[in-house]
Amino acid sequence: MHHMKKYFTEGLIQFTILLSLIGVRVDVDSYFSGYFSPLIETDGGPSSAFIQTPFHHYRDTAAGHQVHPKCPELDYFFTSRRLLNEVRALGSPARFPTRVSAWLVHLVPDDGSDAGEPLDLSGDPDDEEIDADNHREEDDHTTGEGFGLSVSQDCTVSRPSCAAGELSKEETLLNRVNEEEEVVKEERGREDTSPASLNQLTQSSALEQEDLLGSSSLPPPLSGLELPPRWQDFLSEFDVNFSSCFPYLEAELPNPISYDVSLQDAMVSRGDSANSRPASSRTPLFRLESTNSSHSDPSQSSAGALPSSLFCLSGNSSRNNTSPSQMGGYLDEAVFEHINMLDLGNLDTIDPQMLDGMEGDMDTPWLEDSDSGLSLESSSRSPASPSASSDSFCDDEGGATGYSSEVESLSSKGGACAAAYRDWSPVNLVEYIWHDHTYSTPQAQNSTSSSWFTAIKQEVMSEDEAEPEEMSRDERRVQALGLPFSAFQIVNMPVENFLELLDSQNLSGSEVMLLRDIRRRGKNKLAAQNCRKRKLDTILTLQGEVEGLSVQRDALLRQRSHTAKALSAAAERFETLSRTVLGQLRDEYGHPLNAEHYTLHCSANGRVMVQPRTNTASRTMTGRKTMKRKKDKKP
DNA sequence: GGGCGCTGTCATCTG
DNA sequence: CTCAGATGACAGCGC
Repeated sequence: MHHMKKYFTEGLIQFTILLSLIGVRVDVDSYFSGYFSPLIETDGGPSSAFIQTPFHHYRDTAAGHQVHPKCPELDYFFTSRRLLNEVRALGSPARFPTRVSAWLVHLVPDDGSDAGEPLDLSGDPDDEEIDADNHREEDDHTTGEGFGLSVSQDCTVSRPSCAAGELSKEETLLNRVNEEEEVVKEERGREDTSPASLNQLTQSSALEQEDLLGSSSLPPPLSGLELPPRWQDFLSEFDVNFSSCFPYLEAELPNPISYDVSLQDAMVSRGDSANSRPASSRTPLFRLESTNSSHSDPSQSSAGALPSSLFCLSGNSSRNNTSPSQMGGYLDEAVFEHINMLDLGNLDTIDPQMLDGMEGDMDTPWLEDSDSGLSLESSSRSPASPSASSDSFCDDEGGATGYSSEVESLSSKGGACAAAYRDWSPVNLVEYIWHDHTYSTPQAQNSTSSSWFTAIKQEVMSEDEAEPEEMSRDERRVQALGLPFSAFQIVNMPVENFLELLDSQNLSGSEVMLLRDIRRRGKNKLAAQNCRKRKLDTILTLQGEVEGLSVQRDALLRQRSHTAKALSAAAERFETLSRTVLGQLRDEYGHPLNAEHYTLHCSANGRVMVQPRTNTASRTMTGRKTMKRKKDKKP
C-alpha cells in the first residue's frame, strides 16, 4: 500500500509536469513547499488537525507497528520533495543535462469510429527518458503521431528565425486551429454557455502553443498513445480510461504537433511570449472536451475520487448529461481549482476508499498510526527519568519511585476510583485514537458536559475486546487513578470537561496535579511535534525558494545573453546593410561612398540619411564632453 | 563508545 | 490569573 501511495505521488507529480506542459496550470509548489503541504493535515480550525496531528504518524506502516524514522517506508513522504526538486532542477541547465521527453500521442480517427475507444496505453519505455543525448529527441519526433511534449534541458531559448516555409507551416497550423476554435465557439454560443470562460483556461496553454508552433518540426503520425511503463502502471492501477480523460487528444488535434521547450523557459517566458503574440494567434490547441464515449462504460468512471477528478476532468459533464461543449469544452477555473485542491494530503482520505478494492488482501489500514502523539503504545522513557523523579505525585505518594508502585498505591486507594477502575477496561488507544484523524476534536467535544461524559464512557465500554497495549507512563497513571478516560482524552478534552472531571471524581490534590501534568505534558508533546514539523517545513520552504531564485537567476542570465546576441546580430546586419546601400550610392564625383567614412542613419520618421561617420563620432565625442562638463559643473 | 537524529519533557514567553 | 500554544534547551534512547 505504501508503494502504491509512493507510486501515486510520483505519478501525480509527473502527471502535473505533463499538465503544465500542455497548458494546465497545476500549482505544485503549493503542495510541497507551502505551510500546509499535502503531507500535512490541513487546517481545521482553532484546534486543527494540523496542530494536533503528530508529524510522525506518517511514518507508520500499514501494519500499525512503529517504524524507525529512517525506515525506507518513509520514502513516500520525501519522494514528493525529491521529485519537486528534480522538477525544479529541470529548469537549470547548469546543474545537469536532463531532458524529459514525454509523449502524449493521440489517435487520429479515420472515420470517427475510433474516437471513443480507449487509447492504447502500451507504450515504449523510451518515450519518457532522462537522457542527455540530443539526437534521441529527434528520433522520437520522427516516430510518432500526435503531439509530443519534449522538455529539453539543453535546448536553446531563442527561437531561430523562421524561414518562409516554416512560417507558412505555422500559419497554416494556426489557421486550422483557429477554425476549430471558431466552430467550438459557435457551438458554445448556441448552447448558451458562459462565453467568458471560453478561452480562459486555454490561455495558459497559449505559450506552449506558440512555442509549439514556433518550433521546428511536425512529427509524422504515430498511432496509439505511448506512455512509459511507470505511467502505464500508474494509470492501470486506477483503471482510468485515458481517452476519457483526454478526449481532446483524440478529436481535437488533427495535427500532430511537437515542440521543444525548456521547462524553465516555459515557466519563465510564459508571460512574455503571450504578450508578444497577437491575441488572434492564441488559439486554444488543447481542449478538454468530453466525448460521448468518455463514459460509455460506467465502470470507467468508478475510479477513485482522485482519478475521477484529476484525470477525468470532463467526466462530470457527461455524467450530468450536459453537453460536451457546455461543460467539457474547455477547462474552467473550477477544474483548476479542483486540481489545485487535490493536494496529496487528500490521499489520506482518498486512498482508503479507492484502494480498498484494489488491495483487499491488506488487512490493516495503512492509515493506521502508531508512534505519535502521546506515545500511548509505549514509552521508552525509563522510570529513572528526571521528570519522573520530579513528579509531584510521586513525592506525595511517599517517595514511590517506580511506576508500578505508583499504580499499586493508587489502585489500593480504593473507593470510587477503584470501583470505576474495575468497571473500566483499558482502551485500545491505537485503534481508538489514531484511526480517527478528527481526534483533535473528540466526538463529544461540542456536546454538553454530561453528554460528553456519557459518550466517552459508552465508547470506553464498547472497547471490551481491546487488546492491552503497552502504555505510556502517564497512561498507566491515569489507569491507576481508575478514571474512565485515557490520557489522550484527558489531554484533548475541553478544559470545561477537564475541570468537571477533576471535580466529579473526588480526586485528591496530588491526583489533580497529576492529571494537570498529564494534560500539560500531552499538549506540550503535540506542540513540540508541531514546532519541529514547522521548523522542518520552513527549512524546506526556504530551500525551495533558494532553488527557485537560482532558477530565476539562471533564466535571467540566459535571457541577457540571448538579448546581447540578438543585439549584436542586429548590429551586424545593419552594418552589412549599410555597406551594401553605401556601395550603391555615389558622391558628387561619381565615386561610391566609402562605408568607412559614411554610415546610414535611420531617423524616427522613417527617413534614412547618409551621415559622415567621422562627424557622428566627433559629435558623439562632443556630446560626451558636454555631458562631462555639465556633470562637473553640477557639484 | 561516540555521533546523530528523534522524541519527550521542562521552562519560559506570548496571546 | 488561567489556559493554550510556541519554542529553546536538555536528556534519553535507538541506530
